[in-house]
Amino acid sequence: MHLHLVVNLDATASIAYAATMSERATPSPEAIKAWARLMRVSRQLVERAEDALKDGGLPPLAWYDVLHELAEAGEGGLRPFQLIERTLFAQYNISRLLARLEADRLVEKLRVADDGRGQTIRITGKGRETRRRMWAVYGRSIAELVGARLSTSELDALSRLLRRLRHPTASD
Amino acid sequence: MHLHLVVNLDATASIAYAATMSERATPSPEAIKAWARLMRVSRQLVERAEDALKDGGLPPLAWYDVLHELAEAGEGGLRPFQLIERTLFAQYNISRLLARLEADRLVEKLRVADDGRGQTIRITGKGRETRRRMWAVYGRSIAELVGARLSTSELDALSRLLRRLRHPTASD
DNA sequence: CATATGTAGATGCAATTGCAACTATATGCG
DNA sequence: CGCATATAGTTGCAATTGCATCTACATATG
Repeated sequence: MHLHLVVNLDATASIAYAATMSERATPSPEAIKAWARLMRVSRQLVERAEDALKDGGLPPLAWYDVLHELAEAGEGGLRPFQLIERTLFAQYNISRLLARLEADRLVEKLRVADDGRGQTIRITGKGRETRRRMWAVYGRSIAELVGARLSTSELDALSRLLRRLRHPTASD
Repeated sequence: MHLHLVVNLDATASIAYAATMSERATPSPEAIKAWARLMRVSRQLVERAEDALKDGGLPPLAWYDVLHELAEAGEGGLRPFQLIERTLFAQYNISRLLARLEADRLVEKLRVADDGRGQTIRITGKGRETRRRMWAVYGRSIAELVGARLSTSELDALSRLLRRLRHPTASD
């Protein structure tokens, strides 16, 4: 992954910070720093994980996300719109990603009885196998990049803080 | 922004976690959760910020990052490779982004005397103005999305945790 | 039933990204 | 100097993304 939208501190912002948060448009220096770190770190980590998969001759992270959801869903499969809710991919992105996954026989599309517009996506055996191989690499990346750098309680603290930044979606 | 590589918990990972971190490839449940949150939240936030810029008829975040670095650099400008170090963009991405910025007269390319291969990029007046207008929107996004959701000390705590996940680069 | 509106998903096209190769200048070294 | 290698930056081409639109089916309402 080589798209990096990295942000940096705005020099002027730290000069005069006085008013309370709710009344101002300019963020506090602390907010800017946290934002900048979040942007930079998340991109570095994604890139590292993507590189690891690439080095292993495996598909990109996006494929893992979809295969993971479908594996969890089991034989019943999921509707594309449910994948959109869970993964936050854009609609057209899911549409095309599923087409690629189907072309690789990692998923199959099934007509759904009670809604003529829809389809159900089900992971195949090959898809499960691919997901397993991806997890071997991806999981190692997570262990190295995050698990090895913070203690369990620090990881919990980080999760709690990030949770507060989350925006509600249909799935979580 | 509509590319979302969202990760989710691996169901099997939480079943039997016993060995110590250093010996295993499978990450702890806490590491997986922190990773998943980081991926999900960072993408949501980027998307929100990008949407805000789009709604304001402004260029994407990537432009801000480059304009910001160039504005900080002042009249001396920066070499493209310095921008790469600071922003973490891929080399070919910077090359083309600068071409677009130059086409919009937001930056100018200057031949550099002591290295015939290189060039120096300098922000123009129009570039500074565009950066200012972008910051009005972008800064508000940061204030709303991050500044308004965590206290100053929580923001500091978040920054410190994220710092530990950072990977060394030429610039930081 | 007929029309209007909403939802599920696909797709044409332009822009961007990623990869790999390429040009051009610089530097190290015999 | 002359060649090998490294660095700075660009570019052709394929793949992916984003936008806008489009088709098809579903649901609501008179």
